[in-house]
Amino acid sequence: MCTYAVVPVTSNEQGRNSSDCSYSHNRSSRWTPTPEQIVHLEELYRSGIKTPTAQQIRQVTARLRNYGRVEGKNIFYWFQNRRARERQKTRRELVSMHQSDSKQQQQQTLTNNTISCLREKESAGGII
Amino acid sequence: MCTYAVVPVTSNEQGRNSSDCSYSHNRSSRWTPTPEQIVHLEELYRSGIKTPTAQQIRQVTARLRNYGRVEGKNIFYWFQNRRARERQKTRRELVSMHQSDSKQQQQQTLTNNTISCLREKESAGGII
DNA sequence: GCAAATTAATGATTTATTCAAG
DNA sequence: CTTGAATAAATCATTAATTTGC
Repeated sequence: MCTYAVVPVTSNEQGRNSSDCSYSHNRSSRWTPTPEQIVHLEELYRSGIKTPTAQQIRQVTARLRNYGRVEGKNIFYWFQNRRARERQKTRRELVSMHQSDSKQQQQQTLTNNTISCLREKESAGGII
Repeated sequence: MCTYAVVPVTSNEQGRNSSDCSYSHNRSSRWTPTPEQIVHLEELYRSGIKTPTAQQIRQVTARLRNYGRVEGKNIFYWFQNRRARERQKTRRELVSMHQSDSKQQQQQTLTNNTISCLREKESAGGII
């Protein structure tokens, strides 16, 4: 879709001696996780870490640095995208038809009176 | 004031063939919303209806009946539970926020501010 | 086999929400 | 009513897969 010429929009990669980026060339503008890093992250995610805390992010970052270059924000973004795309996938499965309807919403101002009134009404008449 | 007429459950529920409008088996004692109904309700919620009025409940109920069996009290309870779930989620977020105090460090559960802090820190460190 | 062209994945940003503290 | 804190949804942009013509 995004048909672009490969444009070097890179911001600050010019003068630096690209020394020891173990996995990918550090001229790339974005982090590309190594297979080991991905495996590690997936395992953490599957084992229950969905939204890591700051401390967890630091730990994971330190751990994954053994496999290649990585920073805290990469980990944060990874988990964020992981959650989002899992939800997306789950949701795509159940959305099928979508019928436009009049979403006329009036003044909201729900009052507790209304709620309690409703509940009384419901419970009064609503015993199935 | 709050004259909410309980949606008449009588006519097309009992008179009709029960397998006609069945999503899950009607023998279940409680309502199980269909995916379409959930999508519809979520959209209403997201578009601003958090605590529907009696009239809104009637409208929504009538609308959702196209997708399966549903009653007014189901809609009312759904919105009530939806709000409660949202609050629960926010509370969990607050808890996880408090378990790491070092917000002065780089990564927190990064907000936009924190991200920009990270970016500054990075470029500062990147240029030797 | 091999690159150029195209498509699919996915990292990174921006925008719109939420609840509740002030 | 306004604002703080923190996303999650939506979107943008770049990299990897793959398709295609030679």
